[in-house]
Amino acid sequence: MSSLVRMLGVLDVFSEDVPVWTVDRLVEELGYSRSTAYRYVKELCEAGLLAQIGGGNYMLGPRIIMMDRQIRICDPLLAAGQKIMPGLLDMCGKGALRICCLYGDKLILIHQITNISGLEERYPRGLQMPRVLGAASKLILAHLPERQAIKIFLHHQDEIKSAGLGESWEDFRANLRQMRLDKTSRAYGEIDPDAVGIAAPIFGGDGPIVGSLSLVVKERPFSEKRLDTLSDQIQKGAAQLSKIIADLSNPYSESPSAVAMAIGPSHKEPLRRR
Amino acid sequence: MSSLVRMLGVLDVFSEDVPVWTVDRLVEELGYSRSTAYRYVKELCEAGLLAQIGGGNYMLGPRIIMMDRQIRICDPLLAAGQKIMPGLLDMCGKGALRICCLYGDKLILIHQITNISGLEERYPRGLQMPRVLGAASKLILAHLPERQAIKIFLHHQDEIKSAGLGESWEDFRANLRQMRLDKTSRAYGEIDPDAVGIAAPIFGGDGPIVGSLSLVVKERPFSEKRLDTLSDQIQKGAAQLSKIIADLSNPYSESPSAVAMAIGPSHKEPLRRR
DNA sequence: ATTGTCAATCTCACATTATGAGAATTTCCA
DNA sequence: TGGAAATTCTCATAATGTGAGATTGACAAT
Repeated sequence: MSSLVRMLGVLDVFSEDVPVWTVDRLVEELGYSRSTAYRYVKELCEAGLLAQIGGGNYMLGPRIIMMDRQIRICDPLLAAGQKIMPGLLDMCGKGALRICCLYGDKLILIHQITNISGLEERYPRGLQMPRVLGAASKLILAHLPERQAIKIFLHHQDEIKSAGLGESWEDFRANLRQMRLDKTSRAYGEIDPDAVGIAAPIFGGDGPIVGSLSLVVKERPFSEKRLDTLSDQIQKGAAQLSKIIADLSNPYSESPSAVAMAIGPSHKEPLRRR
Repeated sequence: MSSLVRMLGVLDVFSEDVPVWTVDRLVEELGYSRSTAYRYVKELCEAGLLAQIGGGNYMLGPRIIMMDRQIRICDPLLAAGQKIMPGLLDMCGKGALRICCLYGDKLILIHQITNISGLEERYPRGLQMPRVLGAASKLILAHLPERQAIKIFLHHQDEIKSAGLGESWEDFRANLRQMRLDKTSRAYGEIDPDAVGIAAPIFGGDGPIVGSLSLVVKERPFSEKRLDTLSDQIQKGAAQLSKIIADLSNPYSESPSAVAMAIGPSHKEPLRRR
């Protein structure tokens, strides 16, 4: 293992459950020597990724908060979402409206608004979403290039089966195809037991899916008619978002960074040979 | 320069102005060989600190958003702030209410609420505040242990002079002392030209300052009487916050992490010998 | 299919640099 | 003014990061 990986491994142990570490406990956990652990911590502190609190205690540092700000400021999808989501939610009744975004191979909740108290805290920005469970996840799966879908199928075969997404690759593939045709996906209580999820795809300026807009409905009844109406609204909202970020990446846009950002997370897997 | 520092240097070039980089431009900017740049980028991607977008473009990655979430969830000061700030702002009229927090040697805006449109976007969570300008900054300066105050005086001497905080160390020291006695600080248009800032200190469970609560007033008139009333309210609010996080770190609290977090950012500088 | 281009990884000899035990230093608190 | 805890320093040794160039893979155009 390279020393670079070893150093970044330090960041991994800072979790929600154990957000504060002393160097001694790091040594215990990671098996590094005390010298090395101190060296890593010192360099991570200098980079701002860690910060010292109290005597000998360390936590995640200010650079992380600053970099998240940068990501937020530069994200055209977030900006577009903040513009159109409040109006959309009003039309949908009690629930929550979310944007999830693909970053490399991770699906991250990047924005949520809700009119149900307590939901904001349980699903805040930054939450990693499952890859095969829930309306947003399934929908994104459906719009992935085939190569990536295969990879995920092989990796999450069991979860895919228990989610009823298909027993075989052909099964699975057909289900994905159906979702593409439907333009939206639905999930009945897959994440939140007493809620229904509806999701629609958001595309980058040049075609590939970059994320999804999804609605979580908690207000009964879940009649087919009502869900169809909502699906339609979500789909229109997602199309609006796609259009906004596509316009940013058109040749008339002046900001090269906005262009690149609007293209969105890659649909391309890094090469990997063995 | 160690290779660890060299690798983390990659993160430094991802700025608000240039949030997207290709490996080739990284090579140009940083002077690394192409092999090395690719190796760094690959490892940073595996750690989630970078993510690939489009072909050959990279931006800051999902781990940063996830780690910011962790920081938010674990931060008792943020939680306390979200509880008491809305009510406090209602009593203060038009303006904005902020919590700034010391992380190591950086002063970061960690939460803001406002009833003026457009202010939220200009001053979002994650913004790094100046060390000597504005009510919050000056106030925190005033409550720093003397060693750190000296260090900052030596480092920011010019800014301190032009901010009218003192021509000499004795001058400066006396001004800080006065702010400590006042319990609050004020700034007239130091950051925002047509606003007045009022700040009060937030202390950790065991004494040292961890941050500040500050109010930005944009509604005239700025009469002495009104400002005195507001100062009093801010000071009470800050005291409330100090109490909440002190209670978390008392011996009856069960969560050791909450304890450590509540102690807050260190008042201690890392050792540095030359 | 075929070719050209770009992105990313691989190979390998070489030299730089990370490592860890223990000593030395600094800081903090009583 | 001690004494304990936290942190940095020293240095010989071994490990590993480095970079030029070749290679591979992906993709688009013809």
